[in-house]
Amino acid sequence: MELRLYNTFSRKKENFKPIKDNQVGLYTCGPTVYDFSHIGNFRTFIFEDLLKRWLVHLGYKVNHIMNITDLDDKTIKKAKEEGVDLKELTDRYTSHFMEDLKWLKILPADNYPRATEYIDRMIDMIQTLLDKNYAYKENDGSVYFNISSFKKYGNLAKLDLKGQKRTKRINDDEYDKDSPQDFALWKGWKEADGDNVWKAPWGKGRPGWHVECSVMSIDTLGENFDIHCGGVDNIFPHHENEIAQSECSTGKPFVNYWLHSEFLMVDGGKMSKSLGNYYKIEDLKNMNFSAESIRYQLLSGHYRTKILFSFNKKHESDKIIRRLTDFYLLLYENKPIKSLGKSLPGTYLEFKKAMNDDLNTPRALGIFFDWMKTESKKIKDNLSNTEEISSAWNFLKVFNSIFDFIELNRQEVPENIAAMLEIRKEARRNKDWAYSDQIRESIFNEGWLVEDTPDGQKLKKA
RNA sequence: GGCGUCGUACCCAAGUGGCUUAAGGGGGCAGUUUGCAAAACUGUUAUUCGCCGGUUCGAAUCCGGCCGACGCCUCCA
Repeated sequence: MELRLYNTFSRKKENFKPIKDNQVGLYTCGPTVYDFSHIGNFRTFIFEDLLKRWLVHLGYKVNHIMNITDLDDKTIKKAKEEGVDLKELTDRYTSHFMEDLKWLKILPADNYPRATEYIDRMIDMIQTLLDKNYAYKENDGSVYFNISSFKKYGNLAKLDLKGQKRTKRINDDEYDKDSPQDFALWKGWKEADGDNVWKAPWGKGRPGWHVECSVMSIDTLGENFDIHCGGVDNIFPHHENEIAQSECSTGKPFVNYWLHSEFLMVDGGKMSKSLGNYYKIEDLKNMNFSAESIRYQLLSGHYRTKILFSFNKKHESDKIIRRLTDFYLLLYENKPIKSLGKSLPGTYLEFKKAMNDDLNTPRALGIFFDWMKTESKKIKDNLSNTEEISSAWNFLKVFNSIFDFIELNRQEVPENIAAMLEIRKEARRNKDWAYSDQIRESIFNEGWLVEDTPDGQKLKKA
């Protein structure tokens, strides 16, 4: 029952074997900080978070690196539009990004290298590629990678570039290159770059986007490391180019497992900034989404299938989160004996099997919910002994360490709501149902749900 | 034009040759409970897996054709 992961490179599920026993080097392509990230971007980050949490659960020590692209065409363009320094712009969106990660309960990476901090090393890599004749200079000071010099070019994306159609983008390419599909390692200075310029032996300019990730990943994880993740749109050209640069400069295989998550869709197609059909985290907060509810929506579909993000599913995810949290409280109230150790119910093995099968979250969730239903009933009917409750508690803890769906921090009840509850309690004692219902309505309008249980009133976030 | 993914109930979504006359969730309907609700619980909601044909003792699962959706082919998670 080993962990199997779908490797984009082989297009197959492969048994996962790290380079060093019990350690995993994980590189995940981070955001370009020229604007807020949208929920489509976060689908990928939540998938990567899930992968990391599962690896940790299996006992691996994970070294997780997520880069911050703070230097590229888009960041420069945006800073210029706003009339601010590049650093001011990228610092601003980096901090927004960090806040969003935290709000979504995505565990922090071990390191967030920024492109601007690695320019010397990028220059070194480009120089190496020039020395080895994998790259060439052009008159404007740019340096390009000659894709015909690397015969494995196209192996990741499974593209045969010779048979490709010349797309509009290639025809519109304004750079002077030997072959239109060669990509820039270094972009010679242009007026639009302003003072975002660095000096290299072959001329002034700035690094191309692809070389940034090659350098940062090699520098932080080594020339050959375990896992590199990103969205499917990064397969080509970004990751293809990374492989070319990295393997040609080091002479070693670059990454052992390439994992890519599919797109998040909205009606009409993929969510993207250029189409304008996207939601920022702030938009979702305004729609009253909780982080847990969003996590459920993004994880209840397998990471390699397209999922449709829709407000219509909010009810479904909200309800699941409530059921899970109720189950958590039920177990908590039944005082599991933690000292009984780490025993887990048999269902855990099925759950583990599903997760080990390329992180099959839909199946794993089905297994868990099925178990939760019967377990919950047993406890309510007092048919469960402390040992069983204890192992149920352990399983729930494991489950939550992977999915983080439970709302542990149910907010403090505001004073005015607490006061209304007291009045309602009195009204109920007097069997003044009309008044009682009226208060319930008022409390609901304040965003809280009152439930009358045998133990009295219970309050939940609506 | 090249490459690739997908099509399972009202919706989301597993299952990829027999354990399945198809998990799980949401919604609907009926019931238990409740002052009424809510929550919870019980029952019910696909003899069928886009369509057509083939292979097989046996197919949602394999093969072929067709239809449809989506993605990539140097902005993109």
